[in-house]
Amino acid sequence: MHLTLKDIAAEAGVSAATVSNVINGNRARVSADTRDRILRIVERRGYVPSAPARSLAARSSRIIGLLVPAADQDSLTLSPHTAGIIGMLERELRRHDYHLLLRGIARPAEVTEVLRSWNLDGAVLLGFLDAEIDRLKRRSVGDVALVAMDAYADNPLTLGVRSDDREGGRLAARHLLGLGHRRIAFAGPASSATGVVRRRYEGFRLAFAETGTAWDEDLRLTVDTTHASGREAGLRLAAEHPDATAVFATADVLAIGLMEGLAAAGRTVPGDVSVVGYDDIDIARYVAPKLTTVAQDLQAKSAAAVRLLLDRLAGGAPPDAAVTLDVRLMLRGTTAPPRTPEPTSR
Amino acid sequence: MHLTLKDIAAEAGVSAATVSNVINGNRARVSADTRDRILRIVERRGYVPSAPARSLAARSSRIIGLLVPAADQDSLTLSPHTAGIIGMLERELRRHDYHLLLRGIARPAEVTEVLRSWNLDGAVLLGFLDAEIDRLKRRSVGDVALVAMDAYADNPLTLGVRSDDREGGRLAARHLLGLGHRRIAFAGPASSATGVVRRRYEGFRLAFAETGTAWDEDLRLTVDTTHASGREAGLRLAAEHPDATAVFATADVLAIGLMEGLAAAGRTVPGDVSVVGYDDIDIARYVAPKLTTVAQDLQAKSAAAVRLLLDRLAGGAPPDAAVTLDVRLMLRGTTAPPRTPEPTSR
DNA sequence: GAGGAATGGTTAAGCGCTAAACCTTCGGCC
DNA sequence: GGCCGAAGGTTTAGCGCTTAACCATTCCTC
Repeated sequence: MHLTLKDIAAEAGVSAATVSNVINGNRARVSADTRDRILRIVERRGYVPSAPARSLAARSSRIIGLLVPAADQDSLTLSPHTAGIIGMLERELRRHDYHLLLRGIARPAEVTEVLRSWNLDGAVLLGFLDAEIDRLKRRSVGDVALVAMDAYADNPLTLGVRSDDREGGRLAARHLLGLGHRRIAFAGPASSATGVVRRRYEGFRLAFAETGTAWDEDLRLTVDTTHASGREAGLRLAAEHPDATAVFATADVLAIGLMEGLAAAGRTVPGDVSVVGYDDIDIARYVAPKLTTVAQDLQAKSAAAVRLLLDRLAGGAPPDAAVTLDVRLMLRGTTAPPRTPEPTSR
Repeated sequence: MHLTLKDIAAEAGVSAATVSNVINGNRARVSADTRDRILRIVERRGYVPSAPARSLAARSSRIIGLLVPAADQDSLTLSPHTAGIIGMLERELRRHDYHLLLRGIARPAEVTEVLRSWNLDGAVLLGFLDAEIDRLKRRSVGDVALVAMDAYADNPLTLGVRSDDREGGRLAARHLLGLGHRRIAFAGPASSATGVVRRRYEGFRLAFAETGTAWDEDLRLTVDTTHASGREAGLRLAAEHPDATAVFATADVLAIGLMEGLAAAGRTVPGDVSVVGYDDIDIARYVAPKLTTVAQDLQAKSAAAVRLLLDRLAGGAPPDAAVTLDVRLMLRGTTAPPRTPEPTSR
C-alpha cells in the first residue's frame, strides 16, 4: 500500500484537508506550528503526492504536452535543433514544477485527444506547418494554452514563439552583399508551406532592395531540409549557375549538404562559393571550414515559450500573444569576398 | 463541463461500468449489440477517457518515464544518439498505447519521486552511470519496470539493453590491425565510470591479444566525450605520439574532434592517421572524409527496451533480464593502411 | 461585556474512472 | 418442472486528492 495524504494526516493528528493545504501552500489558515510538524512528517516519511489524484481533483495536470508531427507509424525525427529545444523546454518546465509529455502526432485529431485525455494544462507545438496549426482552431480545445514554435499561423487560440526570421534572412544577405557578392542563391523548401521560410526569404530579398541590387529568381533553389537534398542542390548550383558566388541556406544541415555537393563539383568553400546557414547547430562548428550561420538563442526561445504558456495559464497573456526573438549572424569560415570581384555595375 | 463516462452511459442507457468494460475490451459479458451501440456513441460524441482518472482507479498510468541525468538547474543535453533513441522510444510506446514523460534527474531521489508521483508503470534510464543505477536498488521502487540503456550495473531490479560494446571495440581494432596499423591509440573517458567504455576497451584489447600484437598502455587517451575534448586529444596525440598511425574513439563527436585536432597539427586523415568512431550519428556522414565508425541499430535498441519493459509489466521477463544487440562496422573514409607499412615484427 | 472579525482548523462532496461482487433472466438438461 | 450455469448486466466501494462551506475559539474594539 502506498503512503497517502491520509497517512500523513493521521500521523500529524490533523485532517487530510489541512495536510493538503500545507502541501499546496494555499492561502490557508494553518498555524506555523502545525505547518512545520506536517512538513517534517512529509519529509521524514518521504511522502510524494499522487499526481493523477491531484490532476483529477484539481482539474489541472501540471503537464505540458510537447507535440511533434510524426508520420503514422514513424518515429519522431528530432533534428539537432529540435533536440536542443526539447532539452531546454524540459529544464524550464521542471523549474516551474511542470512535467513534459512527449507525443508524436499522426492525425490532427490526436492533438485534441491527447489534450483531453491527459488534461494537459498546455502544449507546445513543434514543427507543425502553419496550416495545421490553423486547423486546430476549429476543434474546441477548452482552456489549454497552446504555443506554436516557429509557425506563422493566425489561429487566435495559439500563442507563438519564433525568432526574427525576416531579420535572419536579411542579415545573411547583407553580409554576403557587403562582401561584394551579387549572384547569391537562396536554398530552402518551398515557402508556401512554412511561414518561417517565407520570412527568411522576404528578409533576404529585402536586403537586396535596400542596397538597390537586383536579384534573379532563377537563383531560388527549392530543396528539402536534409543533407542529401542539400548535396544535390550543391551539384545543381555548380552545374546550372556557375556564376553564383554565394548561397544562403535556410538550415545548417542543408548548408552542410550544399558544401559537400559543391566540393564534389570541384568548387571550394569559401574560395569559389560562400555559404551561409541557419540555426547554428553544433555540427556547424564541426565541419571544415566552420559554417557561417544565423544563430537563434534556443535557450531564450524555450524560456519564452514556457513563460508565455504559464502566463496564459495564469490568465495573463492574451490567447494569441506572440514573441519574436533576436537572431545574430555567426561569422565563421564559409564566407569570404568573391574571388574575382565582379565589375561593379555602373 | 467535460464529456464523461457517465454521459456516454446515460446516452446508451446502460451503467457506467458497462461502458468502462466496453472501452477497455474487458473479459466482459456485454452483448455485441450493446457494445456496438456504445462504441458508436463514443465515436460520435468524440469521447476521450480521462487518463488521470484511469490512472487513479486502475493503479496503472500507462506512462513510461524517460529519465535523463541533468545537472541541477541545467537543461538536458541530448546528444544526437540520445535524441535518436528518444524519437524511436516514443514511437514504440505510442504503438503500444503508452505515453512518454521526459524528465531530467538532478538528485538520485528524484527518480523515486517521479515514479511514485506519476504512478509510472515503468521507466527508461538513459545515460546514467552504472553506479547510479546500482544505487537505485536501495530505494523501494514498488513494481515499476526499470530498464537501463547502455549500463552494466548489476542491480537485480533493472532490465538492461545495450549493444555489444565489447564486440564493437573488437571490430574497430581488428579492422585497424587488419589494415596493418600497430600503434593504435584508444580515446575515451575513464572506463572506471562506465561499463560501456570498459567493454569497448576490453574488446579493443582482445583484438590485440587475438592477433598476438602488443599494445602500449601509453596510447590510452583519457578524454571527455565532447568535440572540444576530442580536438585537444588530437593535438596531444600528434604531439606526444607522433608514431601513432590510428586512433579509435568511443564516440563519433569525439572522433570528429580528434580529426579536427589532428588536422590542426598538420596530420591528414586517413593519410597520416586513421580514425574510427562509435555510434554512427548523422554527422559521421557529413564530415569529410566520412567517418568510419561502429554502428548501433537504434531502432532495434529502442524496440528492445520497450519490449522488455512491457514483458516485465505483463509478468513475463524476469526483473533483471537483459538484451545485447549486434553492432557493425561502417567502413567509410577515415581508415586506410598506414602510410609507411611498419616493418613487420619478426 | 457584547459583537465582530480573525485564526485555525474540520467536514463533506466529488473529480472520472475501475473492478469485484452481486443480481436477474433465460435456455438447457435430466 | 426444478436446478444449474451462462449471459448480460448493475451496484457499490473506492483510488488519493482538492475545495468550498462550515464551525469553534480567541482577540479586539467600543
